[in-house]
This record gives sequence, structure tokens and C-alpha cells, in this order.
Amino acid sequence: MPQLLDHSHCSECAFRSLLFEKLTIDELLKMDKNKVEVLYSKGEKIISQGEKIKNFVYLKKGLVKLSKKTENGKDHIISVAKPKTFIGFLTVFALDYYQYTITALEESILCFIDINSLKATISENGTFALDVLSKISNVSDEIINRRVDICSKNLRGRIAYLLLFFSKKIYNNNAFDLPLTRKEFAELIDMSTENVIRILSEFRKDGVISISGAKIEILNPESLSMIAKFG
Amino acid sequence: MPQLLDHSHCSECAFRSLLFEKLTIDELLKMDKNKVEVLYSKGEKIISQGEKIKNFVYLKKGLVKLSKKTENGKDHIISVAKPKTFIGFLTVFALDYYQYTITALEESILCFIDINSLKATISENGTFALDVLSKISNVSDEIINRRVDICSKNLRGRIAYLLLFFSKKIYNNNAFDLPLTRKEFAELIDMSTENVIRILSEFRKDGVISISGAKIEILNPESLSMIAKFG
DNA sequence: GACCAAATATGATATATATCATACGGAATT
DNA sequence: AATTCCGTATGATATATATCATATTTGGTC
Repeated sequence: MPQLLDHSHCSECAFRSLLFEKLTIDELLKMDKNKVEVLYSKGEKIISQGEKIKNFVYLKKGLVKLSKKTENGKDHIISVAKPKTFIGFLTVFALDYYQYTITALEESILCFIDINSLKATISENGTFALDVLSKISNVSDEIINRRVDICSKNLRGRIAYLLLFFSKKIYNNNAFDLPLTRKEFAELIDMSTENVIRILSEFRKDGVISISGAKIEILNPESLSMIAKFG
Repeated sequence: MPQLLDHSHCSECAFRSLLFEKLTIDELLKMDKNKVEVLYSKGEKIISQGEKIKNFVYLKKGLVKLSKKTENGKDHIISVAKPKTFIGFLTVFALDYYQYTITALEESILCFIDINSLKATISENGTFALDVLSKISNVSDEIINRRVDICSKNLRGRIAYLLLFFSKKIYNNNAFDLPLTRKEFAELIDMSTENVIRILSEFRKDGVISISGAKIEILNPESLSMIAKFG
């Protein structure tokens, strides 16, 4: 079950600089009153597709996935996000209902900020507004670019690309625990689960990576980069 | 060659309500001083990938495509946009250089607004800032959703989906001139040119559409919708 | 520890898609 | 009018990918 955490103060938040550095102390205090912080354990659903948007959601700690059901009923993972990547920006300023489901991939702390109070602050503080604009642009651009990249590659290229994504963008390490099952991995890059498993095995046999369960280590990043680029 | 048009006034612009309805007359006058309007004919390049961002670009009339080169050197079309869809929003608030190339698919009129003066207006007018935020969210969301949709379909489904997109979202008509060559069509949905041609022919033989050159008419929208949904 | 369900793994086969080859028509150029 | 180039078109073939079948392992639960 999600756990409501003790009330902490925005002005003392270690993550303040990520989003709220342009706010005054008064504005931060107002923000304080309209937010709650919640702890989710691995696998718990944070937000459901179709739910009414009441909050701007901010990932403070952990890792989440953003997914949606396609027209033909299949699950599709749009993106994986760690703190600082502001996945909560998507949709909330445009629509009234969430288009995506957000699920915790690791133990995560989420900060729920009342959307109306955030909007009020945006309209009162121009510098903050520009800051939010630039961040929302960034998030969207990255997601779009990643999707275009993935679509233009063959299966081996997609797997290599995604392994490098986790290594470089999420964990900053050649060794990491893959936070997704092979099935989820497949849903993220539009391929069959069997082929994800098969190609990971190939990479292992070729000595490019080592695998034991969820533990993955990239042994030959250069080779993996080449595969990601040219298939 | 692109043609500079006579200077028109934002306050009298028929498109004012699309983006600038929240601005005061004074703000509109200021905007006037920092914009130019340019006419491009079909096929002309409007903005090149890598160019320094100086303006916010606004499509007043016509149709454009947004494309980029992928890592392995292939061209890829991200999106096609008509007036009101604000393609210029992408990137400009996040980065200093355009990530995409914008090209006119039909004769088009573009409005170039100095990006710094637009930013100044955003930071001074909170209601306008929220309006811009909501619109930029919308553009990004639609592009992301369309890409996810396309990726999850087989080739027949993709072609059907894209034909319906042009019919419903761009031309509001079952009959239209396809503004893309078959090759560009392929670049938009990640498939080979030959298969685009082949599948269009199949649809024609099945009586779902009629084709003569660029002229396309959707004869059986229901059937095409089914193909788009289930392949 | 026994049991079950789910995840991982691998091979065989069917299917979807890309590639190669070739041809035809139209538009621009000479 | 002949030539070239490009877009469209279609068939034959090769390749990539999905699907189906079947083990094996893993993690959770009683």
C-alpha cells in the first residue's frame, strides 16, 4: 500500500533546485500547503490512465514507467523516468484526464502538488513560467527523439540502444539491475518477448554483455554502440 | 525563393485567436514590431536542422513537414502539420538549435516571431503563459500518441491509419491530394517505399480507396478504420 | 520443503517485411 | 523527338520477425 509520508517543507527539499529554484520563499510556503508526499513500493500503480487530473506529479526518488493501452488492447510503455526527468509534465497542462498509467519500477517517492495552485504560481511568476516551459519542452523532445530512434532500428539495434539508455541515462554504470521484465522490455520497443530474450542471449554468447537474472553488465560498450547505430 | 510579405498587423490577424487571444492590444503591438511574414512555395525548406533558433515559427497557411536525419543517415519524418497545430513549439523553449528540418509541403505562409520578445511576453503575462503551456503540451502529446500508435501496427494498419489521419485531421474530406510522395509516406511510418506502393495498390484492388497519382479518395472509411485498428 | 504461477529460455515453423530486379509513364532537358 | 531521371508499379526472392511448442528456472506462498 502507498504510504503517506511525514510532511516535509519544499523550502528544505533537496530537489528544490530542479524545478522550484525560481520561486520565492512565500511561493514555496504556499506550495507546501498544497502538496503531499507518498511512498510507493515496486510494482505499485501510481496513476491510472483515464483518472481525473488533480495533481502535478513529481518523482523525488526511484524509477517509474509510463504506459498506455493501445487501440487493439496491447500494453505499451512510452517511457521510463528517473528523478529530474519530470515525467509528470506530460498531459497535465493540456487535458483533464491522464492519458497514461504511471507505475513504480523501484521503491519511489512521489510528490503530489495541487495542479491549480501550481497553475496559479505559473501565472504569477513569469520567470518560473518560462522555466516550466523549457522543462516541459525538454521532456517531450527527448521522448519523441527516443521513439523516432527506436522505430528506425532493427531488433538487435533496439535492444542495444535500450541497454545503453539504461546504462548511461538511468544508472550511469555499465552494471545495473534491469528494472523491467523481458515482457516489459518488449512493450517498450515494440517487439515480441521471445525475441527480446533470444537477442539478449545472443549478446551474452557474443560476449557483449553478461546476464544473470535481472543483473546486466555491459562488457563491450563500443560494440554495443555499433549495434545500436547500424543494427 | 521565399517571399517577404507586406507587413500585416497582429491585432487584425485572423489567426490571432489561436494563440494570442490572451494578449492585450499593447502586447500585440509590441509583437507586431518583432515579426515577419514569409511565403514559401511547395518543396522549399523553411528551417534546417542544426540552425540557431532565433524565432518562434508559426504556420499561418499551408502544410509543412517536420523531419530529421537519424543516426544511420536516413531521413525520417516526425510529423505533418497544418495551421493551428503549432509545430513551431517543439524545441524552441528548450534548446538553442533546431533539431528538425521544416519543409513546405504546399504553398505556405509562415510567421516568424522573435523568440526573445515572445519569451518576454510570456514572463509578463501569466494567463498567456498558461495558454502557451497548454498548447505546447497538446502538440507534444499528439505527436507522441501518433508515434506510439504507428509503432504498434503492422504495415497495412499503418497505411490505413495514415490515410485516415490525412482525411480526418488535415483535409476533413474523404478525397484529397496526398501531399507526400510514396517515399516520404514511407519515411513517416518506417517502412520501405515499395511496400507503401504495394499496399496502396491492394487497398485500391479491394475497393477501399481509389488512387490516381496523388489524388486519393477513401471509398470505405469503416473498412479502413478496421484495418487501422487490427491490421 | 512442496507447490504453483510466472518468467526465462530455446528450437521449429509460419508470416511479414525488405530487398533486388525490372518495367512503365511522365516531366524536365537537350 | 530523343534522352535522362524520378516516381510509380509489380513480381521474385531473401531476410527479419512473430508465433507456437516445450523445457527450465525463479519467486512467492502455503
